[in-house]
Amino acid sequence: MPQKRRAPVRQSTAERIRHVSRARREKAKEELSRNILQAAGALFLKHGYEGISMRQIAEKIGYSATTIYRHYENKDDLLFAIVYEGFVKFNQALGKASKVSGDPLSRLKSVCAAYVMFGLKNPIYYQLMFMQRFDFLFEKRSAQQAPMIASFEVMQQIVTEAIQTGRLKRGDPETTSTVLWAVGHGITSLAIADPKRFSKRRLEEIMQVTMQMILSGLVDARR
Amino acid sequence: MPQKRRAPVRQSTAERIRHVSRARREKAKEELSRNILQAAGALFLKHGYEGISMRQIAEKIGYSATTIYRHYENKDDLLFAIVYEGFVKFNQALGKASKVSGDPLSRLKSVCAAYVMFGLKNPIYYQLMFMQRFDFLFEKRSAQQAPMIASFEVMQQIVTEAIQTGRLKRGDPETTSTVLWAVGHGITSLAIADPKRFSKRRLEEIMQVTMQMILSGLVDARR
DNA sequence: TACGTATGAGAACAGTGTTAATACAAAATC
DNA sequence: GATTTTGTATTAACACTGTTCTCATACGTA
Repeated sequence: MPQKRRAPVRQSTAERIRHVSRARREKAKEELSRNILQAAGALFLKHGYEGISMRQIAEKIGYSATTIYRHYENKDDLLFAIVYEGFVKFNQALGKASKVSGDPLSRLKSVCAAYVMFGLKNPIYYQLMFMQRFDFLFEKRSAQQAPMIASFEVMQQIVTEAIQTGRLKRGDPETTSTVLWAVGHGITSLAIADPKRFSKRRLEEIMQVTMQMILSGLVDARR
Repeated sequence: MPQKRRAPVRQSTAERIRHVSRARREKAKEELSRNILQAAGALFLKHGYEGISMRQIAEKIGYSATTIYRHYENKDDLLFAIVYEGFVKFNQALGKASKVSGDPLSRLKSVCAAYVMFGLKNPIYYQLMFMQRFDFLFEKRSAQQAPMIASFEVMQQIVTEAIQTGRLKRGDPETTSTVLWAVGHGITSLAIADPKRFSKRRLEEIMQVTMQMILSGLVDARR
């Protein structure tokens, strides 16, 4: 089968200009996309999704509202992009925490702590991701895999190891992971919902009791 | 000290009419209030808060939208009234579950199960109450005490008993209650967020593992 | 030069929560 | 019984919202 076009060693100046120009325009477009995303993110995270209008976002970056629609299908799509960024950060945080040295059990602790920490440091991200718009959790858009899966798999992997090495009781890793996930989510969302009641000191107490519960339960076996 | 006005044995007919008429009108007003609340509740619970407009609510009961404002200050106030109803039902469910016979531990189990059950049977109530509009959780309006407190106190009371009778490890009842509350909330909200993954069968598995974790922990102590 | 295309803006649409002005009936007062 | 006051519901309007249509302008291409 003959090659249709040999790799040209030289391009005409016209070709080069066309190529460069095209690249420049694409770059500009991407930059504007990022600008929109950044402005929208800052505003959403400060005033909430419903509290910000497309016109306000546009004004912040000096464009008309309609321009946003050339980059994002609609307001929901814009939010999804922001939430997706949140998931990337979340995944990074959990991934980093899972790489701590030690046995599976201490790595599990590290991941759980990282989970809660992320929520407390990025409460509005967390709200959008896990509380208000959890419909994004399992949604696939444009060939991106459901964003939450990755983080959950980090957890599940460690749990599997912990079971295999005998540090955790025998059982279905997925079920155990889900339970741990639920505990982390419960504490985090409660702490976000009622920050007054969850001072730093208080939260540490709760985390400690939770860890104790996970490890050896709450029942006093001596009686 | 002389009484300013002696109890009149007889009222004039005019007085009686005035009184009855006033009562009738008040009753009618209350009835309309309830009608609005019911219509709004049904619509919110079906289409979500943002998905329903004041005009749609009004249309459902055959009134103009502005009439609603004579009964509720604004849309948010209307939602609060509905969420408050939700809390009343929630409190009833937990209260009933706490009255089951048995030692504090089995009553604790009963309350936790009732918590999750309520969320699964009334997912949109639960979302409005604990996930989307948790700002209502601790809000006081018009001399009503913060609605969530009551339910939490049911839980805390049982935990206190369980600690006192030695069924639970020694510790601060409030902290322990908070942890248990967080676990219940975590499971419930995850199940609501991803009902596909939480079939009835799956949920039972998770509940069982959770109970085991609460009771005797997840760590295998034999190694 | 002319042509097609990508990028932006303005006007407009249907709808939102909410308020002001207004009609009307019932109750209270004379 | 006539008149004033009060309570209720409606219509019109305001300032917004997300979104689409139409149009202008600049740019790469021929």
